[in-house]
Amino acid sequence: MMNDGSGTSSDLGLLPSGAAKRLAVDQGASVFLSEDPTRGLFQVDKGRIRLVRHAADGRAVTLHVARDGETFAEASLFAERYHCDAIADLPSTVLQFDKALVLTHLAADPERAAHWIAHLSRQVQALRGQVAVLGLKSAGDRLLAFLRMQAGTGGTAVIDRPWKAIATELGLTHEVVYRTLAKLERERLILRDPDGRSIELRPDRSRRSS
Amino acid sequence: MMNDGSGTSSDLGLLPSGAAKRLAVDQGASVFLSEDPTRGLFQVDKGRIRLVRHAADGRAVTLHVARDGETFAEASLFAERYHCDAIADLPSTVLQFDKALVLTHLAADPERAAHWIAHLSRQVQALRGQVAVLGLKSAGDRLLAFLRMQAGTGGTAVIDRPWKAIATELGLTHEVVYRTLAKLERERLILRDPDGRSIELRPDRSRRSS
DNA sequence: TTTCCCATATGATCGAAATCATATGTGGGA
DNA sequence: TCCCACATATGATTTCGATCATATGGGAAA
Repeated sequence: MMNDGSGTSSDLGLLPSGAAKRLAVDQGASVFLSEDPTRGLFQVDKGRIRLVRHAADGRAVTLHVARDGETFAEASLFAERYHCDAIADLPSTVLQFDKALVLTHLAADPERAAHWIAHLSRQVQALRGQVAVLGLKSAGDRLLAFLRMQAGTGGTAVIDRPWKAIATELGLTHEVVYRTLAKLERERLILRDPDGRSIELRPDRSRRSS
Repeated sequence: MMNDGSGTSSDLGLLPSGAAKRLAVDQGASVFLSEDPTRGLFQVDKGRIRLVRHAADGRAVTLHVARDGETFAEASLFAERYHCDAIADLPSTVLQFDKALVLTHLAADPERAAHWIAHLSRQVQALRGQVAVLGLKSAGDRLLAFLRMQAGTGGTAVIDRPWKAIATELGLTHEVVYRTLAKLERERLILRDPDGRSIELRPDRSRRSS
């Protein structure tokens, strides 16, 4: 297995261990470009890969930003050519899963296919959740929806990354997030642990959501 | 096949034709509830199904709203129990794809599995695009990004549904969409066909996107 | 034909989030 | 040890989208 321990990728089970090729990509360099024949799909090991489409009016549209552990270009398995550029925002390493090899293994190994279907299903679920949160208009609603999702069935949301990153995911600025957290706490809707890494949701009487 | 022609669903190829069960769901009634043993996944034939999770603080969070032709609860194939409620916003009919049957057919038929993987991959792609658009802060940027996606490689975006629906997808009110369209046209960034169903993107000099 | 609903469209006002500024604490690296 | 970078935090001001109001035209239904 080529993985030397420096990466963060989780095993997708898409191919036999070690069959993925590891590529280093300089900042600003491309993993693939639009119209290139599809070579396969990828997983970010470390770094950040931006998927960009060039529109007819000359402007670029970002379709996705893939971070550590995320897969991208999954649909290329079923296309002849890529339909966007994949550019490294940072110096990155990516794992390449060869298209023909993957298709062969998926066809031959139903369990592998099932794992991949499960992986994609979870992606769809998570993305729909994010879209739902972004559909809420007020910062308070978005933050509460996010915290409720984090908390799951329990009453406590654990915060595992900087609020700045969460602010971006919620489509808000970090200033608004800090302010809104303070406001929600003043209103007794949440209770922040002193360490700031866990938040208790308190039953509300009055507000409505979604 | 039970489909009597009244529905709008496209064939998913998940099961042999006719193996899906058609269910009628009254407005406000549930297709399934949280903690129910998973029976399978679903496709909206006609109507609108809302996926809702109940948080610990007693509030409800909408995870997704599935419309005509869309699938939902895909991940239930790999779970013992549902993790949210599926409630009909409108009187609806849905197709139920039995879990055990689907898993059997996916395992036995690699081509079927490949089709399903392709379907999920396209979903992921589309949702990531929507998230990227919702990540833009200004109405103008969102609208232009949307139009560029519609246009693809060509210079003309075809509008196939009411602007009100598009406004919702973009996380904007329809008023802002109409105003922004007018502004973009005044600025010569777009050119609306008189019939209002197609929009030409004009090369810009000055603005940057994404 | 007449009516009604809805998409399209635009104006006025308000409020919430973005922006710009600034401060503190903390952890890591030189 | 001393910085420096960054997360956290809050204040002041501005801007832009939400909201409410109103108008018109077209298509479906009565």
